[in-house]
Amino acid sequence: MKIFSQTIIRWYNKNKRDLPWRHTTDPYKIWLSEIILQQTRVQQGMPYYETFAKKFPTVHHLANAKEDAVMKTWQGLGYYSRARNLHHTAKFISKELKGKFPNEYEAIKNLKGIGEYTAAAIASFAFNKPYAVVDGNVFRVLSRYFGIHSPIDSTGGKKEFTRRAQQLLDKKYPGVFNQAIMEFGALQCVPHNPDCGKCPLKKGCEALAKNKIAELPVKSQKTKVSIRYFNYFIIKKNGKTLIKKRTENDIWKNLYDFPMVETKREMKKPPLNPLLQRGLVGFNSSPSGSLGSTFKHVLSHQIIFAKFWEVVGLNSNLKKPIQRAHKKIIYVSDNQLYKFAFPRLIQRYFEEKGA
DNA sequence: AAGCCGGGGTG
DNA sequence: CACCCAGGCTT
Repeated sequence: MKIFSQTIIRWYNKNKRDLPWRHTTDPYKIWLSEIILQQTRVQQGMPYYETFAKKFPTVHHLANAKEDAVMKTWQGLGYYSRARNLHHTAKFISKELKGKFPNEYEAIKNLKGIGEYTAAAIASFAFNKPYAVVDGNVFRVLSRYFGIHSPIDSTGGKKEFTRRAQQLLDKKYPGVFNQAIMEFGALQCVPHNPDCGKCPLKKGCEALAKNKIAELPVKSQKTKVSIRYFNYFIIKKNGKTLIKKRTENDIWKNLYDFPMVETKREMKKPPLNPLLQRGLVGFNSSPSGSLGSTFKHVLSHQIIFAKFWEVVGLNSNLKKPIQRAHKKIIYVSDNQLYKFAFPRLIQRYFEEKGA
């Protein structure tokens, strides 16, 4: 299928965007950009790439940073395991590999946070090795052009698309071809109402001929959304606020929020008893909480109804054993809060409070 | 193989 | 509102 590859590359040379990571062959910078761009639009990831590249110009800078600092820089981008794995792999490359980025596909793919797509991207962009990328753009372009109805979220479907992409790959210029097919999917063969009239591949496009552009690609499973109710407690003492690191395996791992009680239903009054039973802070006379703010926070797979209760009447001394056991519960001065990484929901609370 | 993990843009 | 985005890890 030489026509396909040539047409894609010709289109790319004429229509490509000027993106910062296309000006380098430094595998560190390419890796950085690819992790940031996983499940993330170019426009959303761009400012984060610029910040990371400036703040951590080499893998050693990133490796020597505190994880909290990496998380803070990642704050707001989502899928925070990417940031944790990024930091883990930076330390591995810096210390175990003495800063030398692996240049073989298998070695690249064995790094934490790097799967088939990212390994192929780095191998082809940084080392010009012939591995075809298969991302959301490639699924869409190939499914339409070749009329492939295999579900893209099935194991068999993924293998089929990977095989097709690998066949089409221009083995002399794998990096350019990979960039080209993704850019084509992002700008021309877009998910909704593509302008097929000006498509350079309209002649051989199976989906266009059979009027199936809108049904392709096929996805089999629908994401089911769960509803959760978070009751946050704002506990202050001497101008400091109690915050807590989320270390459990749940959303926002290793980010910070407030002491919290999750309930099955919406609460009209603050569920203070579970908080006190937890023994986080001492019990004074008659603690009470008044409703500060409420938010509906929407994630792709969860809808969180959050209430922020401002608590008074607690003896807000941290109990010693808890304080020692995990330093994840801490009092922080209001003017130091900006140093911690918070999920967007908590940021929204701060914004409403005018902080 | 299925479930989990964010936040924002778009029609 | 539903769907998608330069996906990967865990179970």
